[in-house]
Amino acid sequence: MVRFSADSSKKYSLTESLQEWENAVIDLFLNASNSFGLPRSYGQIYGLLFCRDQPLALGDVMELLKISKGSASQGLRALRQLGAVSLAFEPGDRKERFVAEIRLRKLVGGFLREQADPHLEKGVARLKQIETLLEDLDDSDSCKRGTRRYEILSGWHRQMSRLLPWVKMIVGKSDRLPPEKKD
Amino acid sequence: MVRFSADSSKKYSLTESLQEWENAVIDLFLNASNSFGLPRSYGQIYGLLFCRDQPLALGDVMELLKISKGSASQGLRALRQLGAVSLAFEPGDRKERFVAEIRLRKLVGGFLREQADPHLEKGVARLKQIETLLEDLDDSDSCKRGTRRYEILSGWHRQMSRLLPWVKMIVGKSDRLPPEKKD
DNA sequence: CATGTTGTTCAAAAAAACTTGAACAAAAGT
DNA sequence: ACTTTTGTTCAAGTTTTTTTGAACAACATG
Repeated sequence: MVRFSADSSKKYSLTESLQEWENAVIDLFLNASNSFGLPRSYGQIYGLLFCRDQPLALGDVMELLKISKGSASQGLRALRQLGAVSLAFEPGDRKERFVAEIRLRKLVGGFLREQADPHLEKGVARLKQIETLLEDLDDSDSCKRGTRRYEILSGWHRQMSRLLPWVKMIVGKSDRLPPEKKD
Repeated sequence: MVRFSADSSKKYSLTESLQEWENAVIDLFLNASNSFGLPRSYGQIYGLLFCRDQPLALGDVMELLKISKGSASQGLRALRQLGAVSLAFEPGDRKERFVAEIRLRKLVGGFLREQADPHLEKGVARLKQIETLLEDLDDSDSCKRGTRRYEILSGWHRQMSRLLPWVKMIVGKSDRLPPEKKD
């Protein structure tokens, strides 16, 4: 049976419903999410947790956002993997509860680590493959052209590799809202 | 009728077929493309042009990549819009011919201008909307929480705005292409 | 102005991505 | 050992995005 009052000794109705501003924030993240190439639902889930002070459980996420168990479960897993959401241990509670990471530096760092870094590594492999194909080639015209392209791509790869640390660093600066003045 | 030899006074069979290494490069861009959130075909088209020294016309792109007229046309338009591809004027030729932009700085700049900047502008509007929703609110608990979130989001927005110029700048550094050409 | 060539548009088809929900697993309470 | 609660998995269904191709517009040429 459902036993609301019995076990909710500390948390009363986190699961009421959403404020208007919360919906707007969730919608903001929904949009941001798929313009980062992530599923809409990830954005919604992150947005919801971002709005809340108290950790929410999978069931709360399902109910408040009206999404399925599967989406909620997968979304929370992926967000945790990205470092955008983490577990909040609450002793004496069987449910896992989640909170949003709100430090931009961490969010960006996680995103780069999970999305950008793997692509750069794949890039190395692909470049090697191209190099190999060029070696099996004597034809001077095509080979020269190919070699030039290979060099350009290598240069790009190098530059992108150098860029990422800077991004992390620049975003990391002043994660606290500093007494910054005009722009 | 088809008049190959008649009008191809200078370009004979650009439309032969693809080298193995060219396929590998095209495939590389295909993958990169949709991990940037762009359609696969854009990547293929860019990749093909990237491989070639001579400008290609829409028909060449269609034949070499075996994609439809529609895809080729739309892809080329979008890539031009992004600054990743440009028209090569060849006097005395009715066909439009295209070449790939290979300066990383330009590519990144175009991408940021067309993709990132619009999102940041939308962000401003969304933040304003949230601010408005919060103003219509007296409830001290929810209002305080919302205001806190609004401030965090504003801070993020400011930081992202500051990041973009740096990215352009860092990628611009040493866009060295070995023995390419002057620019 | 009829014809051939080049390029655009857009509705419909195909493909890819995302979500759902029911079956399953794990672990706690009875 | 059985039941309940919580969470995961994944095949099937849904939605969104991308591609196709045929109809159309533009324009040079004879």
